[in-house]
This record gives sequence, C-alpha cells and structure tokens, in this order.
Amino acid sequence: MTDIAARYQTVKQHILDRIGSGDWPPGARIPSENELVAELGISRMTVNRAVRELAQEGRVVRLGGVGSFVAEPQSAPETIAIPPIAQWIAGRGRAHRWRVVESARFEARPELARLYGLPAGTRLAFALILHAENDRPVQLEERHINLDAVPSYAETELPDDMLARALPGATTHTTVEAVPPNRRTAELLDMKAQESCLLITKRVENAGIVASIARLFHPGSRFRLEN
Amino acid sequence: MTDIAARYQTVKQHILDRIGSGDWPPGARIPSENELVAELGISRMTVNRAVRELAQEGRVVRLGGVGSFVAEPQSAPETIAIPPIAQWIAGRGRAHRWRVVESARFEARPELARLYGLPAGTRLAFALILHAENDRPVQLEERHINLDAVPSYAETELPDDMLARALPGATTHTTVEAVPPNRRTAELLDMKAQESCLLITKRVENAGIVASIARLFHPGSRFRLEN
DNA sequence: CAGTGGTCTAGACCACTCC
DNA sequence: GAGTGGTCTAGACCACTGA
Repeated sequence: MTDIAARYQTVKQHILDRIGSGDWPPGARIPSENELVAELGISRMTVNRAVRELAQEGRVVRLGGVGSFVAEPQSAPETIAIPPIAQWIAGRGRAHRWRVVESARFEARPELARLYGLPAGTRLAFALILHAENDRPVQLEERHINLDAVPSYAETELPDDMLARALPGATTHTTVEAVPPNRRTAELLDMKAQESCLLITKRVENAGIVASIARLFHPGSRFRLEN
Repeated sequence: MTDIAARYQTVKQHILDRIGSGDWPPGARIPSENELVAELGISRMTVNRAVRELAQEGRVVRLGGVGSFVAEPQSAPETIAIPPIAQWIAGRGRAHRWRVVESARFEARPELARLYGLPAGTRLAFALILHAENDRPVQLEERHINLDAVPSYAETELPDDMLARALPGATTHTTVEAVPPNRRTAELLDMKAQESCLLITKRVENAGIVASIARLFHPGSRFRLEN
C-alpha cells in the first residue's frame, strides 16, 4: 500500500547489509533490540518486527534471554516427501493390496483421551490396516479417528482418502522416527528379528480438534523415504 | 520462551477454527481488524499480527482498503524438513558440540568407486564426526568427500557448511530409513541394546559429479523429524 | 465520506539466561 | 540483578478503497 520503504524494512535491509558485508559474520551476535533502538532512533516494536522477520526467514537466530545471532549460511531447505502409501507403492510400479486386520468403535477412556487432547468419552473408531506391495507387507497402519469430527467414516474406505475428502482444510502434523517393533507388529509386517521400524506419525487437526491420529509402521529393510 | 499460548496465537487459532468449521468458507470475508478488536477485547496490534501471519502462511488474503478473505484451500505438499544437525539442535535451544572421531584421505578402491559412480582412484576424504546436543550424542556423521570436486575441504570445518559454501548450486538426493546400528555406531551414540537408528543418507552432486556422500545415524530414542 | 489494512510509537510486564 | 527477547497496549497517522 505504501510506496516508500517501511521503517522496519529499512532496519531489515540495514542488518542484511551488515551481514553481507562481513561486518557481522555467521555466529556473531547482533546488537540487542535496545541497542538498535538507541542507534537508529526508532521504537522497539519496529526493531522487534524487523529482527523477528529475519529470524522467520532464517537469516538470524534468536535466543530469549541471550541475544540474536547471525545464522549460519543456509544449506537448501532440504525437504523430503511423505506420500500416502498407495502412491508410494504405485511409484514403484507394484500392486497395492490392503486388508483390515482389526476394527472397532468405542468411547475414549481417560488416558487415551488425554493423550489426544480430547474429552473423555469421545467416540472413536480404531482400525489396524495392513498394506502390501505385491503381497509383501510394507506398512501397518494403526489409526484412531474421532467420529465427532468425521461422522462419515466407514471401514470400507482407506482413511487417508476419506480424510482428504472430508476435511479439505485440515492441517497435518507429521513426525518420522525409528523404533523397534513390538512382537505383533513384527509378525504382521513379516520382519526378521533385530530389524528396525520406520515410524511415521500423522496427527490431523481440523478447526483445532484432533480428527485422526495414525501411526504408520514400516519394515526398515523394505521401506525408505526418498526425494 | 513462553509455554502458555500467546494472545496472537489464540487469535490465529480462533480464526483457523472458524475456517475449519466451515463458518467462514473459502472466499468469505473475515471480520475487520477493528471488529476483531471489539469482539475479542484485545488491542489492534495483536489482531494485526495474528492476521498478518495467517496471510504469510497463505491461509488468508489481505487487501488494503478492502478487507481480509479466507484463501482458497492449499494443496498440501505433505513434506517434512530435514534440517542440518546444527539447525536441528539450535531449534531445540541446546548447544551443539562436535568432534572428529576419525579422519583420513585415500584413493577410492574399485568397489567403493563403483558404489559412488566415480572412477577408481578418485581422491577421497573420509570423516567420522560425532554431534551432540548438550553433550548427549544425537548424530554420527559418516562422510566421504570427493576431493576433485571440493578441493577446498579441510577437517576443521563442518562438511555441511563447507559444501553449502563451496558448491552453492549443488543438488542433494536424500533418503530416510530405519536400520539397526552396528556395534561401533551404537557405542559412539550411547544407544541401548535393541534401540533403532534413524539413518539419513545425503548424496550431493555438482554438475553431475558426486561431490559427497554422507550417512547420518541418529539414536531412535533421541532424534525425530518433525514439521 | 467512512472503512480498511499498513505502519509506528512509547511505554509496559513477563520469562528466561548469565553472572 | 542486569540484560535479553516475547508479548501486549492504546493510542496515532497514512494510503488506499468503495459507495
């Protein structure tokens, strides 16, 4: 809306110039907000916004109670895709088969409810689904679905597809880690002793409510994320 | 720094909730800043920050002099970030310490050369680096570097930083998998028996030539990718 | 014209870290 | 305790839009 540069933009550029010129090398401490206020003669909120945006852009690291520091040069954003299992199998040119190992509906007991941040007694669906490529198991999907958030859920459909259609605006929080399998998981996934599991956890939230939590177990020897 | 929700975060969530619940469908106008100020009883700067960040995140579109509108649904790329270990540790507010466990230079024997797609006899540097957050090991970096592609390499610097600076245009191919650790890895990473390793492999190529291959081992109980 | 977002100010309180 | 960043307030002026 404004043609002339906003003051916080000027401050950002001022800091970037100092970094680019080598005055403030990576790792160096940059002046505190109060020092910049004094030096530049502007209000602290303006300085704060400038430095905060530089932090969001990864040019600066801020540590509360300590100071702000020039970030190390960015190595590329480096992301890796986490495709739905059907897509992962299709990408390898194999056939996707799946079967429901177990399925139930019940009301959340207090411990489970607390874990999911839902009121106790919330109606949940549970499904244990085994996915295979050419009859070799590659994923065990252990899924809880909040039926209040997704009343249309039915066991005849893959939860991933169903959620994408039922909750187009949902946000997904994902984690990836390595865990040893428990006995049943190892058995269902036809894993050797000693073999590790790649575990992907997906928490789907819609309107701030947890709609689904999935734990996806994969045999370490047959599943690998790639970009 | 603060564990309890900041007020602007609450406002963001409030708006996201309304969008998620369908109260405010895509394209709909959301209340003006002044309306939100009156409705929520907070200052305009706080409302402004909330809505401005939602705009940055692509959930809302703002038009000066007109109003703010719910953005059309984003096709969610479903990716997860793989930060350099220094950044991962910094993001948790811990101190990053590292030491070179082993380091060598030699010419690639045929098997290794074939594995990397390089001519036999290529000069390579090898480094085994242990990374710790607050003295607790979280990554064992096992790295080969093609000295023909990166002649400037020296052991005094982290390979990640060095590569980012020496080969700004390089492409990285990454994989993520779960493996059981071998004895030495488990020992260096201070892992319990049975514990699994999250293994990230990075192959850096510059101008079609493999410049570096890194295998990054992480203790499953202490390292997790997240978005 | 009234309403919108964009920006800025000069204070303030807090939690945290380091000494 | 002094210093840091994190947040919030209650005002303000501006450029822009649309009836």
